[in-house]
Amino acid sequence: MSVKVRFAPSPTGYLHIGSARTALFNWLYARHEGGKFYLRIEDTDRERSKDEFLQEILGSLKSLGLDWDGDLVFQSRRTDYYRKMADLLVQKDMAYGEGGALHFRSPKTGKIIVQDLLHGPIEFDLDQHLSLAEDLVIFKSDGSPTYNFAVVCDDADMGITHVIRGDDHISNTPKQLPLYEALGFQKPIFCHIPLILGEDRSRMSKRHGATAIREYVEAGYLPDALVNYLSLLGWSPGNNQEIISRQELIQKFELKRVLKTGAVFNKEKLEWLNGQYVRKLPIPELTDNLIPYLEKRRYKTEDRAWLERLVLLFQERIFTLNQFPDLAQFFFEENIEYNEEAHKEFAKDARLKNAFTRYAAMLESLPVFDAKTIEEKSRALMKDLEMSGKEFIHPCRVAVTGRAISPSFFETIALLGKEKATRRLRQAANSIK
RNA sequence: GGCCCCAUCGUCUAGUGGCCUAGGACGUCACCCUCUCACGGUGAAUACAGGGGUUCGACUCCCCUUGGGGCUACCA
Repeated sequence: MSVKVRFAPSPTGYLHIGSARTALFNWLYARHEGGKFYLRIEDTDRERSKDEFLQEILGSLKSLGLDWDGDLVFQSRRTDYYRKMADLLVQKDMAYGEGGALHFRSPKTGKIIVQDLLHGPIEFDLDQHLSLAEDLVIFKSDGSPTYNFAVVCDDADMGITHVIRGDDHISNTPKQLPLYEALGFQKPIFCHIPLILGEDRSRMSKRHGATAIREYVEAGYLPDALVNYLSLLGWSPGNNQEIISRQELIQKFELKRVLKTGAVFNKEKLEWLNGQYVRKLPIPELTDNLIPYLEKRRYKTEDRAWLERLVLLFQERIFTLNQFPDLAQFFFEENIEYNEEAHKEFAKDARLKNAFTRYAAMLESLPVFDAKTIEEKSRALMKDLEMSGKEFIHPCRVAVTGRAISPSFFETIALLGKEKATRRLRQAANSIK
């Protein structure tokens, strides 16, 4: 029998890191096994379910590249089916109505054993577990089914073979098991995977920082890097490999290798990993990815050849895409502001006033304006001025970029262009008293 | 409180009784490369929670303690 798994978000919020990882493990398992990955929308809470949340969840899933099979299943549209199942229970006197709600006659004594793929058998003793022995509400008084009831009905009806969900659902399972029995459904294989934790080891939530997948995508984390990182939270291929392509992930993913311990989400490592992916991207593709971030700042992007050269200059300096506009700001904006600390380097140096002036004139006279030529001529000028590389380059960098940090200086001058470079040098010269 | 789950460097992890004086990665620190930053390279520091067993031999198996987490809804 082929594998069928599902991811079942409730549209009461955005898709967060934890749910995304659950979705990913389901997806990886399905793709690895050549099975099906379904999406079921658990929108039985009419108050809190919102279409905007659904759209964001679907959007996030798509942006991660987690494609699903078949149509979406909406629990809100399946009330008739749940009703039918509930009636069945009432007929068998396994459920009864009370105050407008329907209760299931939960077993009162004995043990319920959850067979879990990762944890093995987990025993629940009803004699000790007071809340488990209470009759489970299966239909609310507003006419909608409760979570535990709908889940069982749907998983059975959809032919789900493996229920892969968060550890926080372990305690729901003994409530659901008797329902399978009562309805004569075949039980799926349960696999409870560990939660993703914040720095303080409590379940990851908003107070731990950004938790929405959308926020990471918008910040310029690459989908493949995100997927790669998430896959390493609670799972590993076992050979110390950290950078794993999507195809390899599908090939190597095994449910049995999933760990039982909660994993702390570490943004630094995600950033590093994203940097690795940025570095591997072909320049044209990286450029395409970067353009939206530039457009957001209204920076000019039409000179493709120039832009690609610029991107190449920054490829090894950015970890996330949104860092690019800030780092490359002085290439796009006409006027620069001096970084205060960096400006002190030349603010009162008369020798530099002369150096800047002569440098501007020299650059202006260059017939060819490429990095190689610029470097040759610049070094000659340094010699003439009796200045060392550092003495000359550092102040010039500040004069031309406003900052103490930039990509390779001569490349920077070349890409900045003759006009911007000379104008800024003269401006700097003039600012020196 | 009750029930349940979990336990290797700060973090993610390798490890399924001897290969472990515990390996990799992020981060940290030092050095190299160097026009700054970054990349890259080299190296260092840092972990089997504690106590009992089992065994010729435990990071690996069992028990207890401790610690952390989750669940305890007519939310999902």
